[in-house]
Amino acid sequence: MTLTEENYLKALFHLSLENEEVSVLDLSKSLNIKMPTVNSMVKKLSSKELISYEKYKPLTLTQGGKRAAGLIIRKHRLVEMFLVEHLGFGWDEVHEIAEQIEHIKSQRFFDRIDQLLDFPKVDPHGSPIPDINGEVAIQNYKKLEECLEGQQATFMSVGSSQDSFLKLIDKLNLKLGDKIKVLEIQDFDKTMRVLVNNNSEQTLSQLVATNILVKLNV
Amino acid sequence: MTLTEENYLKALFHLSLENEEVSVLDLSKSLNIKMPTVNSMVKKLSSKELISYEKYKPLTLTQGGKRAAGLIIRKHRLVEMFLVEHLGFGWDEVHEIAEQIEHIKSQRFFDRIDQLLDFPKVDPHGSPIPDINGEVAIQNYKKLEECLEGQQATFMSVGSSQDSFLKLIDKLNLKLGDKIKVLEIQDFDKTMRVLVNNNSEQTLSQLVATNILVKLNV
DNA sequence: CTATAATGTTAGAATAGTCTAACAAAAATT
DNA sequence: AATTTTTGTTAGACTATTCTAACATTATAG
Repeated sequence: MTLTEENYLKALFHLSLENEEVSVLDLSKSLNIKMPTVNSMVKKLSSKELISYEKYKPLTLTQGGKRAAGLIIRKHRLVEMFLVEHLGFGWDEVHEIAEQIEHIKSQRFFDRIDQLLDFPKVDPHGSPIPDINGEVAIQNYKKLEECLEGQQATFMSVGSSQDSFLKLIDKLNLKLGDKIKVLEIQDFDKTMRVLVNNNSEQTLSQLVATNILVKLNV
Repeated sequence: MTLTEENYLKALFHLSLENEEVSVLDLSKSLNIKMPTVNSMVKKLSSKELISYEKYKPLTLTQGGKRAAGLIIRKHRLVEMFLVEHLGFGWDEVHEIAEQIEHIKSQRFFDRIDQLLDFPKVDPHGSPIPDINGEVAIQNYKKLEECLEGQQATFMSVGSSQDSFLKLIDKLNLKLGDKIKVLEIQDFDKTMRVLVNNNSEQTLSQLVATNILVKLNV
């Protein structure tokens, strides 16, 4: 499989998680590649039985396509974890590099870093690392946005890996695993005042709160 | 610069070190790419002023081409060192992986592994790692083959990175840095009997002795 | 010093991945 | 329901890298 094909599968995989149906246009936007190009590539991947394609119908991955995509994402996330844990990169710097290293052809390479990391289950952003068969564990975290005043939750994952968002989270001194207690929600703009680790108080915009994924503490 | 262009420059660089003059045919063989293809690629690289090209004349790298090639080789050797030192790969396994990772676009990535390795000067095969300007230190090691009976030398580098050669060296229990004393040279086939680290005795064929690069001990 | 062999070059075609322009179908709007 | 907008498709062209076939030059060997 070529690097290009891998990128199409990965993009379709991600879009399928986010949306009910994925169109050629969605894929086109996500890859930043014009629709006719995507159209022909989709046909090609369909002929390889990685994508199910019917004219004018939404796109779906076949069983094999899902597995292939899962395995690429597995590599991507293992590499991200490795870059953070062993090379000292910040979680906002690793995406681009992992995007390139994920295509390396060497099973042993990825096995070694998996082992060195002691078989991690999540990447630096809290996203699940697919298993050796490309299967992704489903995480049903809540958006902090949906929490009510007085509730306490644990910061488990981020909903965006945009550089600017991650840098902001860093600046707010928030880290995965932190305890977040909702002190107050502004009625007007849904801005949240929260207490982090029973310690520092922060104010979060609704957009930020939407991208902070948490597990409610009982 | 594309991955393909990088590979042409790297190959020409290596060939230029081995031979006085490098022909299109040499490059073609080394890259396993047919002559007409090499011919046109050479013209392209010439137009980018990375290779000096004149019809029917030997190929040479320009100053810029040398630098570019040196920097790629730097990345390759840093990665090889990293794979051996931090990921526990054998020196016979790292070439192929490094061949891929060397093309990653991220200065920071290579800077980090350089730093983590404490700025190594040689790779796992004893080959020099070019500096940050792509300059390679010249190593004038002697072939063990050229040593005389009774002389003692230190194993500094290998003349071949072929898998089968490296595996053989492993099997003979030889490692870079070992002291090798020439006990006897067979007149007939130049086979050498040597003493390693004043300890184990080994017999080396001439071909093996040619690919063991040493520094004579005074 | 010619004939042959080796090496180098040109021309033209193939594939992968991309694009634009034009047309077609489906969805949304009035 | 008709019209417009959005989305999808087809056709054809372009670039990068590769190839084969044919031809040209240089080197080698009588």
